[in-house]
Amino acid sequence: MFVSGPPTILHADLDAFFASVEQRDDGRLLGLPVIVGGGVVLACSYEAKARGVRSGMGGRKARELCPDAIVVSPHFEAYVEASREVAAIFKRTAPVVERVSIDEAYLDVRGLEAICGTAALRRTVRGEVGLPISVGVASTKALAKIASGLAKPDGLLVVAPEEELAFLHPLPVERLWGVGPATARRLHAAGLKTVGDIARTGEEALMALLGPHGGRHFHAVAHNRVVRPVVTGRRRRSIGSQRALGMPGKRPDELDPVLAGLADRVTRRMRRAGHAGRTVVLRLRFDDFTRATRSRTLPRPTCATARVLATLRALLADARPVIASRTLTLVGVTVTNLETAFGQLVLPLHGADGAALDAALDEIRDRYGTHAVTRAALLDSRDTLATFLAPGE
DNA sequence: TCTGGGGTCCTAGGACCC
DNA sequence: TCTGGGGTCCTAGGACCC
Repeated sequence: MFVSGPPTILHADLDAFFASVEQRDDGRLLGLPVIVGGGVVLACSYEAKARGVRSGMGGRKARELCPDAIVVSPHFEAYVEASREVAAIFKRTAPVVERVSIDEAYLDVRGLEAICGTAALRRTVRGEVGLPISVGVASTKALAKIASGLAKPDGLLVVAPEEELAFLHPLPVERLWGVGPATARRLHAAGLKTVGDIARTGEEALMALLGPHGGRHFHAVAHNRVVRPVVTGRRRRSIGSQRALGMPGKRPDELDPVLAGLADRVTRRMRRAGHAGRTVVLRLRFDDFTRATRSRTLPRPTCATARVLATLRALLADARPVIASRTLTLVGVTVTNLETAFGQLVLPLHGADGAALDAALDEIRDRYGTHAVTRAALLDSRDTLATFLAPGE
């Protein structure tokens, strides 16, 4: 029989993050309904939430619900900076910190006095960064995340080990991370409304309902048996960029500048981060919100703009039949199968000279699209080369 | 809920290899 | 010549999250 451990995992989540930063930076917004973003609500203050505004909602709908809302455009640099400051506080608080997005993180608080450590954490974030943050503490990540959600806004919820199942089981299935509209529909169709309902269902039946992986996973979650550790520094697996096309939808032959812009943006970011990738994915979305993707895996990783662009053009040609009768509304590119450029690049150069060096130089230019690298720089040292290609952060 | 931009993970079929 | 079972990679699509 499984026995829960002590509450050692803390989930910290900044409240209405973008909107809170805007309110902090412009005192006139305090206490008012604030919407960040124009066409779509990126974030909204609790005053706007009270009126039914939600993030992801269309801007028109949001203004209908809340005509007196103040709409501000996002200031991403400010969000990134605030996120960094908060992360620094996390690192002072706990040895192991897992940042899951710009506004949330898990902390392994084993060995800390969970409750007073947590109170201090929230006070520090408020005092030093000027932002409200909610915290949940439990023995597992899944439960800590639910707890922080229920603690919002600006709250704290610690779930004692002996209360975990009693806390978890009455919740609607939608509270579980990974249960979205489609999974909720399937569960409801089978008469499962609460997490307790899932827990009382056999694993076999759940696997039949949600597939082998989903069934096993949610069965374990419902018994609070998923004990994934807090891990620091996960490496990124893909990097992408997309652009909504203005109405009316563009014809395929008008897309080339868009592809070029995407290839440029994404490869620039890859080079700055020291990444190269082997698989290029072209993403398309149509006016009826259906989607299509085309992908190509290259023999070698690249972050060269020209190579990615050429691949995108070929993929677009592949997709012509799919596009033919429909109206495109969005084009995107994702590069996956990432590797870090750094190690791959430097290794083959070791001890190279003459023809081997020229070959390496060609390879680098081809793979990484860098024209800043010279023969002299290559000869110079590993470190010099690193300055051209090392991760920006 | 009529929709932006950035991601992660899973599934399933086909190709290919042993 | 017919055939099994297993593994890996690639492609396309789907679901979900912030």
